Amino acid sequence: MGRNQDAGLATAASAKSLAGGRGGRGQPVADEAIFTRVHGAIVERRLEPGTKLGEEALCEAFGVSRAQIRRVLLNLAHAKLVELRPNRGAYVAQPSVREARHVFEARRAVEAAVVERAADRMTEEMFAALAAILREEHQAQERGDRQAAIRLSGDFHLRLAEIAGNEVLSSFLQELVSRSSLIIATYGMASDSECSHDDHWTVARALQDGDAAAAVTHMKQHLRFIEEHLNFAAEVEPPVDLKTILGAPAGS
Amino acid sequence: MGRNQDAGLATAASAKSLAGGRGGRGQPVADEAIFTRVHGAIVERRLEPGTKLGEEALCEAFGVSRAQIRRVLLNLAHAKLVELRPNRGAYVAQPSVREARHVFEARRAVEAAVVERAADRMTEEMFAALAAILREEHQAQERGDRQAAIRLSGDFHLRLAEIAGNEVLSSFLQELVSRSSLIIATYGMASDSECSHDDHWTVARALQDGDAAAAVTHMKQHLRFIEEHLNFAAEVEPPVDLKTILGAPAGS
DNA sequence: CGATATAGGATTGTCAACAATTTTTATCTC
DNA sequence: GAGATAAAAATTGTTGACAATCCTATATCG
Repeated sequence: MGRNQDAGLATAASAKSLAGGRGGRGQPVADEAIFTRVHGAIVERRLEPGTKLGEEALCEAFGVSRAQIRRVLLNLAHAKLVELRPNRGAYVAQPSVREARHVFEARRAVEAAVVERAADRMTEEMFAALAAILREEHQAQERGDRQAAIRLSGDFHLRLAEIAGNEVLSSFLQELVSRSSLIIATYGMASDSECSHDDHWTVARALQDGDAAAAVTHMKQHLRFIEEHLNFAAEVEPPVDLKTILGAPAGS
Repeated sequence: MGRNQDAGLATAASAKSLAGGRGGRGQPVADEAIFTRVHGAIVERRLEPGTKLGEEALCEAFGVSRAQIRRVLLNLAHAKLVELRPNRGAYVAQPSVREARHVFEARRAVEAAVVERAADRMTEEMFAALAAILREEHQAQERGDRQAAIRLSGDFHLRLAEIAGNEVLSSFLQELVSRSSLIIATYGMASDSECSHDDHWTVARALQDGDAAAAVTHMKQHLRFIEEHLNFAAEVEPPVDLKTILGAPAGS
């Protein structure tokens, strides 16, 4: 298998990237646990877009049956983090430019609503929890821990949705935040979450002041800023399979 | 269980409700086709909330294997139209009051964004297509075809999302519209889509005039009107299983 | 009579072998 | 050597049997 060059993309998933600290061979784990691990690995970018997720490999990594892995892959596909190509396996999704734009536009809509409601419901304790996340995020950035920084940046947004108290919006945002991470992995941004840290504080402060309008504005600006700093020139169009296309003329 | 009274809830799914006109026994159909059929049956309220969807029954209805049915049920659960209770089967979901409120709040957020964008992109042809849907909806209501009226009312909202041109918002709205139908099935509204018909025209006209602000306002009013006319007093709380709860004390 | 325990039947969950497809490797021709 | 052809290996998709769980009906006891 595998030109072993490893130019940095689309290599096969190694068990180590997924199964976590303890070597694979553990007792059977629940679907949810496996989902969370793979989800985490993708969102924290230990698995690059395009990476093949072979069923056998995943079975060994987690020590479970193929049926279970298959279910998890179906769920990941539903979360738009994995693309299932019939008869040829599961791959970490490679969002298109179009998809990326739609995700960020949707985020502006969803997070505007979230922030508006969060402004009303914010209490001292909630703000303290938010601030704690932001401090942790800052520390992670300082010490160069990219994975933690990504996770905490996402946590900030998701916590706002939690404060807003709407589970539907929360679940939408969960999907959008995860997909955003994949988008940023695909379309660059050198120091992605770094630039956003101050924005986060701006939003948080507006919320503390109960200034919903300002919070909404800052959130929208924040999201637009990220989108505008993506490098969409680098779209890796799926190299259309000429053999398949030309092999079946329109007639038959 | 099985009080055969059939007060109108939670009866078992009959094959006829699902397999459509032709008697079940057809050639193997794709997952998507089965999904669409069950989805349609739920949204058009031929399957009441709480109805059990037995695997064997579905297999016979569609003439496919259990594995395939299981996959479809997983997808329906993901769409929040079906609830999977471990070891005891799949049931048409019974949204809680809380869930219902969240769905409508999310709709206001998503559809406000949709309408705003749709106002910019609306062309003559698009408006004509919208108007056609509304006329069909009106006719369906006139002739008392509730199922068609439900479908067309949903189509109006989904078509707006299509016009807005954002696939992410479209998929969110698709979920929300379907869930709304289930919510209305659960919490009443005598003539649900009837009252909304005029609202639809009001929104459409504002969009034709390119008046985004008015369209947003009318859409939000429309959605709030529906929510406020639901009968939340009738919540059928899941009768908590005392045996299970008390049978396992915190210790063991 | 009501409640609890038990056995039987039905339903869901899981696994391993089999079939179908794709990818790789090897071979042959120009 | 480039390209095409065909066998071999590897991977995905499906099926059917088995195990585990739950529901119902019957029997037993207070």
